[in-house]
Amino acid sequence: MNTYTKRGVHFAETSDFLNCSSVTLPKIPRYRAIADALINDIVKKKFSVGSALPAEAELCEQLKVSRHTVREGLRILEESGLIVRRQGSGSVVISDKPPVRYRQVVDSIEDLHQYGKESRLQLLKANETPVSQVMAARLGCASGTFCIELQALRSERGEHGEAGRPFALTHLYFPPQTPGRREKLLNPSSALPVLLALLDSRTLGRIEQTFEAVALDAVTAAQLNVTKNSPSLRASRTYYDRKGKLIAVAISLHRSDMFRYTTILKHESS
Amino acid sequence: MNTYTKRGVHFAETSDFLNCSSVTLPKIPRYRAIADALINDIVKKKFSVGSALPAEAELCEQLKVSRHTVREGLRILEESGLIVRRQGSGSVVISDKPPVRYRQVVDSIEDLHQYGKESRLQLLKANETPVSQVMAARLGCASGTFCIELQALRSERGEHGEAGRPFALTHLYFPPQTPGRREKLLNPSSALPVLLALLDSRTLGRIEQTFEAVALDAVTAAQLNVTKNSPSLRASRTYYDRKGKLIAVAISLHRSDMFRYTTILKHESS
DNA sequence: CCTAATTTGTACGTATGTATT
DNA sequence: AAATACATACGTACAAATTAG
Repeated sequence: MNTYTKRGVHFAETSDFLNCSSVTLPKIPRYRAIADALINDIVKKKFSVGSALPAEAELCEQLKVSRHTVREGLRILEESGLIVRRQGSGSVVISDKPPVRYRQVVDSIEDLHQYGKESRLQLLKANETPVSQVMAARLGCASGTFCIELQALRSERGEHGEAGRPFALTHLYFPPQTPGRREKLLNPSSALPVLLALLDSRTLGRIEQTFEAVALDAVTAAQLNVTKNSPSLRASRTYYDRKGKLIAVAISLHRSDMFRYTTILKHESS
Repeated sequence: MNTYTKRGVHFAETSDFLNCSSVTLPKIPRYRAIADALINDIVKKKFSVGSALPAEAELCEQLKVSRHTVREGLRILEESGLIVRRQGSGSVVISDKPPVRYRQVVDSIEDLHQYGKESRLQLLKANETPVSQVMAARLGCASGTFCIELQALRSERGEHGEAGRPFALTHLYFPPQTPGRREKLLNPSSALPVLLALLDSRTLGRIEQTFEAVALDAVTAAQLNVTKNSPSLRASRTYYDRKGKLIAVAISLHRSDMFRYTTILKHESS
C-alpha cells in the first residue's frame, strides 16, 4: 500500500472501495459508509494506533464528498473511541479494537449505591484516628497521619420517617482535610450535609467499587441485628473528584437478607 | 409564559436570553449556548417530559441562527439523553434530569466475568431437568417444561494448564432449545464451545447481574474445598441477545477468599 | 387509502475562526 | 510568521419518515 509522511506523522492511503461512486448503496448513508470504511482500515491496521488519519480535506478529495460528510463520518469514529480529533493537529488513531462494549449507566449517586429512597442514613460516630498501614495506602497519605473516620448506619425508613431495621453499616475514611472541613466532618450535626456535598455528582469524577462476601464479626453483626459470622456483602468504594484526587474511601457491610446489588449492562448500539 | 398547541403537542416559547445577539460571548460556541439554554428550559420544566421541542426551523427563527447550528445544539441534548429526535415527527423531551451520568465500560465478556486468563473452566454435568417455579419465571418458560442445566467449575490455572484450586461453581440454565443445539449442549465434549458462542459479544445485547452474599450449603462448599456455611459471593446473571430474547441464566458461587468483583465508574465528560 | 404538509436526515457549497506545527 | 487542520457557522437543496386531512 502507498504510504507517506507529512508533518512528522505517518500517513497511508485510504481504502478505495468507496470510489465506485456509480454504485448506489441501498440505504446506508454516505457518512456511515465512510465511517465503516475507515473503521475497517483501522482494524485491518492500514492505520496503526498512534498514526494520523488523512486530513479532512484530503478525505474529501479521495472520497469525492463534501467536508460535512467526512466530518459526520469521523464523528462516528470519535464517538466509538477509535480516534481523537484535535484542532490544528489532526485526527489520530487511539484504538484499533472494533467498538464492542457494554456499559452500565448510573444516573446518580443514589443509583450507584442502590439503597433507594426508602432508607435512612444515621451518623453513629465521627472521630480522628491515626491511619493503619493498609488504609494509608488506600487513602494516599503517610501511615501514622490522622484521618477522619465516620461511621454511619443505613436503615429502612419507617412509616413516619423513623429508622426501621438496619441493613448496612458504613465506615467512611477521609484523608487529612482543611481545618474548616475537618471541624464540620467531626461535628455530628454538620457532618452529613458535608458528606453529601463531597460525594455529589458535581464533584465526583470516578468511583471504584469492589464487592466481596465476608463473615461478619461480632460487633458489626450486633449492629445489624444478625448473628456472628453471618455472610455479608461488603462493598468497598473509593471516590475521586474530577481531577483524580481521592475524596474518600467507604466500606459498607450489608445484611445479606436485606440487600443485593444489581447492574444492567447494555451493548453499545453501533 | 406563552404556550400554544400545534399538531397535537404542547409547545412553549424558548428562553429568550439568547436573543441579545449583540452580546458576543467570550468563548462558548453558539450551538453550546443554545444547548445550555434548552437544557435549562427542560430542567426548569418550561418543556415538560413528553412534550415536543419547537421544530428546528422554528428554533432557527427564534434564535436567529442557521439550522446547522440548531442541529449541533440539539445533538448535545440527544447525546445527553434529554430528547429523542425522530424524522418526520420532531424532537420530544424524554428526561428532565440534568445530564449527570456515570458509566462502567466493559470491553468484553471476559472483562465482565473478571475471572481472568489465569483460570480454567471445567464442565461437571449436563442434563435436562423440569424447571422449578422460580426458574420458570426467570427463564420465561412454563413451569414443568424441560430446560437444560449445566454445571461448571472454574479453577486457577496451574503451570501446565491443569486445574488448580477451584474458586467458582456455576449453574447455567437454558430455556428449551432447538434439537440440534440441545444435543450439543447435553454432550460434555461439545457443550463448552456452544456455550462460549452463545455468550459471545456478537450475540449479547444486555446482561443483568446481581451480587449478594450467601452462606454455602454443604455440597457446594465441598466442591469449592471450604467448610459449610462459608460466606460466598453469589453472582446471578441473565443474558439476553440483541433482540431482547433470553439466552441463559447463570448463577455462580465464589470462594470469598479467592474472588471479588470490581467495577470502575467514570463520570461522562460533557 | 391517498395526498399534502410538516419535520428531521443527508449532503452539497462557502467562509471564517482558532489551535497546532 | 506562515501554513496546516480542525471547529464553528452561514447558506441551499432534496430525501425520507411522520402526521394531518
